[in-house]
Amino acid sequence: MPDLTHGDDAAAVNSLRSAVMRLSRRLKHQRVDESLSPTEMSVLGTLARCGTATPGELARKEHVQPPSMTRIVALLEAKGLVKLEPHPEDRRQKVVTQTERAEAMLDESRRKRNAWLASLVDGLDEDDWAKLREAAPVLEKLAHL
Amino acid sequence: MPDLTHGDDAAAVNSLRSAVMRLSRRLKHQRVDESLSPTEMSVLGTLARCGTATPGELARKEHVQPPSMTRIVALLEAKGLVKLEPHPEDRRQKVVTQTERAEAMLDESRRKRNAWLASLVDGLDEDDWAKLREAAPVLEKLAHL
DNA sequence: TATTGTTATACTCTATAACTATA
DNA sequence: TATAGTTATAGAGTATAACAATA
Repeated sequence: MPDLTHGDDAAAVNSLRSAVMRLSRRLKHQRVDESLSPTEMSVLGTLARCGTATPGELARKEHVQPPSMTRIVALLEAKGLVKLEPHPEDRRQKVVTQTERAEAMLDESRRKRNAWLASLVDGLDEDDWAKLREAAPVLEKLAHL
Repeated sequence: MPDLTHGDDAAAVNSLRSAVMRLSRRLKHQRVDESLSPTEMSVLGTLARCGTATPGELARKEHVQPPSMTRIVALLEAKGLVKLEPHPEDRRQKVVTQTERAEAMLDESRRKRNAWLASLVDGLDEDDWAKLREAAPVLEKLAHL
């Protein structure tokens, strides 16, 4: 509940937007796993949390159109990171599950990713890092809203 | 200075990455000014802060390759939002400045942008919003580091 | 010889529209 | 008739490589 008639809140919103866009570009560029796009990565993360999902659910969760998710899931399947099975109740749908290989890869790339973010974040003092940690779940909430 | 051997910090880093990527996708999609890409927007913001810059400086600040910035600056110039002048000391370089029209447009689209973000952020309570406000400058620092 | 910016080209990601199969 | 997913196609944005002009 920001008060956008208040200048500081408007400034914060601006700052947020600009920072998120730039950071996302750097994250995308500093891609830890060369063969995986940010969205593919995000899909694997979602599957790790939710366990299983249909392509349609994934598209909605990642805020991507269904045809894009079709492609992403196909790429992940080709890399052996997910498997597709028929839906038990509705033969139109499919069920996407992550493979053990995906889990191993997530562990591996988490290590690399943390190394990169750590080097970036080393320029922050403890206060700033604490603020980021507080805000992370809120940003996630925002991304899901 | 996160301690990445500490599980919570690693989780926070992950959460941050995922949220930033998703939010950026939504911001990109909810583009307030139809005719301006997020990076064009960001360049105008940079110029608004720095006053003036060469294409090379802008490329470095936006973490984009020089040829991409050439294209972006050309698009902005075609829209009458920046002007390019010869560099006074080095004839290889150019100086990019924003026009008055750009300033007016930034004001206009800030209003629209805030309206969208406000609607998104309305689902947050005051605590969460406070956390975001604290974190915004840190995220900016991170994006610049 | 190094640097700034540009041109030409290709790639990645995503979207829209049209289609198939199932409900 | 509506919904889940796919196929075909197009567009936006960025990158790399090769080049021009200037330092």
